[in-house]
Amino acid sequence: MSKVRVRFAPSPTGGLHLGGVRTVLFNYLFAKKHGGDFIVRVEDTDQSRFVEGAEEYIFDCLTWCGIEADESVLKGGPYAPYRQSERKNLYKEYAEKLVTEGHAYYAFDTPEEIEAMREKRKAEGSGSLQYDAGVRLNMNNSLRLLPEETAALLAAGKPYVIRIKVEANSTVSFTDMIRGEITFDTNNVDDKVLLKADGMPTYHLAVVVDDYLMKITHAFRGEEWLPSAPIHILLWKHLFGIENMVEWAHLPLILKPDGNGKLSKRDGDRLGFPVYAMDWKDPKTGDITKGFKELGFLPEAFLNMLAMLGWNPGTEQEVFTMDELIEAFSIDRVHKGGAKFDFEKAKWFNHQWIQKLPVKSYGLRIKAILEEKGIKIGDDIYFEKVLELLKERCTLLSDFYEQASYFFTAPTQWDEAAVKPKWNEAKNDFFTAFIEKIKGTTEFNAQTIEIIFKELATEKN
RNA sequence: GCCGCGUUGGUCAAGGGGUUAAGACGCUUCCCUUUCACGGAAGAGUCACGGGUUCGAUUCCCGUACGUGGUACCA
Repeated sequence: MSKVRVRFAPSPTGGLHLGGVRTVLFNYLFAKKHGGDFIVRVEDTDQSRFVEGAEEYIFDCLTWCGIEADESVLKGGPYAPYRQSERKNLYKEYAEKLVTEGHAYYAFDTPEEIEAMREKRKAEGSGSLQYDAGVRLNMNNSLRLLPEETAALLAAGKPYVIRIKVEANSTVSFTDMIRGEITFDTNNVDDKVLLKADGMPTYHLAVVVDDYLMKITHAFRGEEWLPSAPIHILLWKHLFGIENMVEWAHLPLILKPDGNGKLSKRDGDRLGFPVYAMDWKDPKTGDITKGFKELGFLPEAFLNMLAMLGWNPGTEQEVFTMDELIEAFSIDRVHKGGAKFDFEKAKWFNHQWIQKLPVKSYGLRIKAILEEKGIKIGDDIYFEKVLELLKERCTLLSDFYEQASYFFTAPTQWDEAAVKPKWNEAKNDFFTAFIEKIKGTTEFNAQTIEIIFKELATEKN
């Protein structure tokens, strides 16, 4: 069997969604589990939806998550370029090959004509409004036109698309790694556009061509792709041979916690939790959408939480390091049904990870949070001691601010002659005693801390 | 509308023809604690419905309901 190669193929259209990160994670776990390669390919074939900075942002998110691609736009690799816009010419060749072999055709219909066709089908009471075998011979395409008519239109520069020709009254089957055998009736599959009028491929053509060319062996994607899977399978069959096709795995969706539907950015805004991995600033509106990172999540916790959404190891273990995840992961334990996202559980994972990791692994981030609020950290040893003491009561990194601020601000605020000298002269000893005294029992608010400070100062004098 | 996929507590879920149907989050109560968190203990809460198959169905089959996705020159 050839080396496992998987790919994550985002479109640079905005923030990186929870579901996207989980797709990355499952790809990555599968690849690493099998000693394979993880590739990141940028699918920027829709120029109208291109968003400045989105591609860079996606890579930043992966870096934060600690997931490194073996081949990517940034890293390069033997199958470069990894950005589809830079591979444009390639797709056209394959599309034309399909036309030559009778599996696709040129279509010159205007959007209005297609709309009219749909209206007509609707009026006729047809259950389907598709551009398919039922109507294609009435449309303005190379199947209906005489060859010389088509040639003339092409020569005249008339805009066209290339559509796949899906045979009627047939079936397409494949085995999904998660769902098993799935069969589609081709009468329900339409003649999807493969090559757009601007010469760019659609997703359908581009994935198949690139997965083949980049020697991808297993393709993970969201369940929303399941209905178009027959198109991809037909394309594999016509272009590269069904025996060379990737193995498909359609991942369950992540749904909103309340009501119904797929989790979206708006739900996060509405319900007060993040949906993106990191803060995303829309370059057009300037709006910032909060991310898990900035909210105070540890990447370990974020990934751990995502891994348990739609997958489980079959044991009672819930807290996993990346290595443990790689070890335990198996595709047949991935759920078929979608899972509602639960922010409370996500926070629980973060709490677990704050306890599990040594404070120095995330101390810098807390330092940044405190300093942003105007608290200067002078003494790193004392700082770590305080964090160690407080960590068990923190769920988000930002909670450290509320918990710790008094430890760094109080003495200067009180301006107590009895306290200040101690603070300045023997800080560490003083705080060792202090920490000993308050261990496990005290709420760290200004008042209680002040009382104990005074007690200690008095005792020592 | 049409097509696909799915359905174990409020949520994530294990399990699977005969079980007291795991565990976690959340919730309630209690303990710890001068208060809050943390921690500990206990508790409430579930196999969508209707037909089969079977000695027996939450588990298998068929329907229904519900959910969800697709139905774009978006991915």
